[in-house]
Amino acid sequence: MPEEKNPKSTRQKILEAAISLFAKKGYTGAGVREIAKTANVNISMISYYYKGKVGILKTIMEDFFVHYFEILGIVDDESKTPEECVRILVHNLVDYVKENRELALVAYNAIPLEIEEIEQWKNDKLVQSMQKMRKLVSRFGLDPDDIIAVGSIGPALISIIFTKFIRLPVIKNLWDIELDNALYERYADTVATLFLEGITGIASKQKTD
Amino acid sequence: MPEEKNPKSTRQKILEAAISLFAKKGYTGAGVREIAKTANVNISMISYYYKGKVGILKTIMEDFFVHYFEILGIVDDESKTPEECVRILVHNLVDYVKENRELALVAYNAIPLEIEEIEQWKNDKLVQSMQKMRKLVSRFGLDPDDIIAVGSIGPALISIIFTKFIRLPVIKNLWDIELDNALYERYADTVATLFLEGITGIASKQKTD
Amino acid sequence: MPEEKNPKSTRQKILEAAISLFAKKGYTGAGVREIAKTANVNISMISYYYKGKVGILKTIMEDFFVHYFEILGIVDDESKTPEECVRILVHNLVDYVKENRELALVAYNAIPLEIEEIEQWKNDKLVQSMQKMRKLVSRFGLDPDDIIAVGSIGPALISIIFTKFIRLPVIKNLWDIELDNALYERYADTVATLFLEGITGIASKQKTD
Amino acid sequence: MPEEKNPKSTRQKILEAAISLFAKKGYTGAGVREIAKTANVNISMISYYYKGKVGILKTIMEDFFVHYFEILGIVDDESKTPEECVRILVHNLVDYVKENRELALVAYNAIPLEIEEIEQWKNDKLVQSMQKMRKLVSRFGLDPDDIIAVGSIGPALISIIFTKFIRLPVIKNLWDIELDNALYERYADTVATLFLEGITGIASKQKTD
DNA sequence: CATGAATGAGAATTCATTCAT
DNA sequence: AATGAATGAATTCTCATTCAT
Repeated sequence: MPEEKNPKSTRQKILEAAISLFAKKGYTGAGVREIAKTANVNISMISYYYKGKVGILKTIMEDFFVHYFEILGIVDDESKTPEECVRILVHNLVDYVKENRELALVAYNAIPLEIEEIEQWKNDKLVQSMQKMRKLVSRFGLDPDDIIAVGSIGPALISIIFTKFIRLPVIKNLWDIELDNALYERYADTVATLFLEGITGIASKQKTD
Repeated sequence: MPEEKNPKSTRQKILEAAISLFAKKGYTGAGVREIAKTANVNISMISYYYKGKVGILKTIMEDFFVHYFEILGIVDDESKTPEECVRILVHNLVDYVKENRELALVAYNAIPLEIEEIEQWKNDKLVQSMQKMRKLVSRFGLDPDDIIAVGSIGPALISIIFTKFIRLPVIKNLWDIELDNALYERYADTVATLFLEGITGIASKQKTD
Repeated sequence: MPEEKNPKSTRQKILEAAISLFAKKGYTGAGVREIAKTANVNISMISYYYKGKVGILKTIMEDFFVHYFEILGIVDDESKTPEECVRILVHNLVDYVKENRELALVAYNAIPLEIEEIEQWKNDKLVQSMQKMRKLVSRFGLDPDDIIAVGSIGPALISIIFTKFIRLPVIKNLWDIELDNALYERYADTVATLFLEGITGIASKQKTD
Repeated sequence: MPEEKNPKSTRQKILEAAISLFAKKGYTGAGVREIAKTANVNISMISYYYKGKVGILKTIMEDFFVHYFEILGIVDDESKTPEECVRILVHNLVDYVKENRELALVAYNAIPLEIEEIEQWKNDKLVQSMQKMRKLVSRFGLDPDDIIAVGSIGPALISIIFTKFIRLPVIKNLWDIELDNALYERYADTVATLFLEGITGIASKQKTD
């Protein structure tokens, strides 16, 4: 992990501090002064580098969506079976969120928030995301205009993965364990299985209706 | 709901305004002044009735958890098959969240937030919740000490349902439809099926390992 | 101690709570809500009985000054020697403050406060007090127009006694003892001696100048 | 006092305004808005420089206690007779309070107040002070474990001086005079004499008991 | 690039008082 | 007499941002 090449740049220190604090307290709950202090950086630097607090959030969300859509791209890979797509999708998503837990949570949790400056942009991303999901479920033979199936199953997959990481502190607290890579592997497998069996069941049921 | 006669009580007006605003902007994002104004109530009344902003959130979350655990209680009903339990659980949960969408979202979204005053209380609730989930999955023949299965599948079910409602505005925006009761019924069925097929698949896989 | 004859009157409960809280936190530092709560009384009763917060303070100060001037009256008793006057004065004052510690402190400490409603009245009382003191020291042969002597020695006597009681908590804390009547007797004697020896010394010095 | 160049610093302006207002209205009686306005300074600067209202009080009291203990240090000077010590002590204290009347009064009057944030610190200072006083009276041959003597005489000396300055406005009002340095000199002499004659009297009485 | 002071609006809470019942 | 709800101003403190250096 090339975490520290040179003395970490001010810009980067701000971003990391903000991610951590946003994750803990929510976007509105964390203040710029606190961020600056945590980052050990002068408070004005936030405006300087990010043009204000929303600028940081925007940066975080852009970063997130870039990777998110990269991972979602597998859906369009016609050379793979739908099952393969799902397994790869889940594994890559778990990998990404595992490595970028706080950033991902900040972005994911900020989604339902009403923040004027990024509202339109955010909605565009959500529409794109939903379209990918639509495509995914349709590859399982589900009717892409079935809003129940498409609007539920897609988001369900995503939410399962994210909720897991949102609840991580609670789970760790309950079982007092540290999750290693092998466990994450098994977790991704479990989720993929849950989803694949589930979607198959739904598809067969849909046909009988 | 015999909560209100007709000149709606100040206490109630505050609560409703707060739920609505918290749902839109998050707990930290909505201010007491705004709440008081929306409720058409003097700002001091918030402290008077709820001892401060957190007091409202606490009230909301208490209300939520009371109903949530009531619904989760079905898990302990040994006279029903696990499949029946899940179907009832999902239907009741969908019903509840449908009728109390904003309240449920506020409570659900506040869960990962670090809010000192209710941190301990909140953790207790989460532990209780997790234990119910453990019981549920164990009734499907899954090992209750398998943290991957228990810690993932249970929360998954819950998160699927809530995310659906969190994303409702987006979905409505995309498809431009109004969900009626029949659709909610189908939605609950779909989720239950997804989950039941999924868990069965996982259980059978666990045995082969 | 006839502390509770009938259920103590609301009026009285308010007064006692206020005295205690004013003593600890100062007049502005203690709030009416706190007073009402401590007195276990409805908050409106404060306005009802005392026409507001200042009303309580005024009552306290009036009570204090009535007793204070009663005790100071000994100064005018020509049938007693100045020494006797001082010893009686000190004893009576110590007795009074001992039995009404908090009330006396509230009145004494509230003196430099700027509270419009009672400013003039308070000043009148202080002038009266000063004049008594002037008379007292003049009976020891001191020049009553010597503002240094009169303006210093008189207040000194009073301040010695009050400061003692103001510092009581600190002293108790330091020595961890409970003061009984015998100790208060000795204390009064000590102060009287200090003062008498002191004033005699000053008088003889004044003459040599 | 090389504290200020010429465009008086914001920090300093706040402090001076606060001292003046605290002196007039008491700590709780003066508000931060009023202080900021008086200092002609933005209200946020109070938190910025002093971390809140108590921060100002703490600064004031720290300043006070530093000088106070400096002056009290004379007590430990074994090269001087106890009488000399008292005379120097009184003179220096009078000088200090004369030059820093409001600051000294604020600190002195805040001593009996219950202010959570500085309670422990304050108590430490009072214990130190009492120990100095103990040493002082013991040098006059008084038993340092005699709580009446130590706990009364020491504080008495201090209270005499401070009360004088607290009452200054009243005295000026009564006699309509301005006190010059010569008068302050005489005042210090008078207090020292009062105290020395008094303590001698007590000491000789203590022996006969 | 970085600093620290400064701004002014806004945060939540508490204030003493009043009113209808 | 007593209650509890309500008021509106005032409380302290924090907010994100800006600016001159």
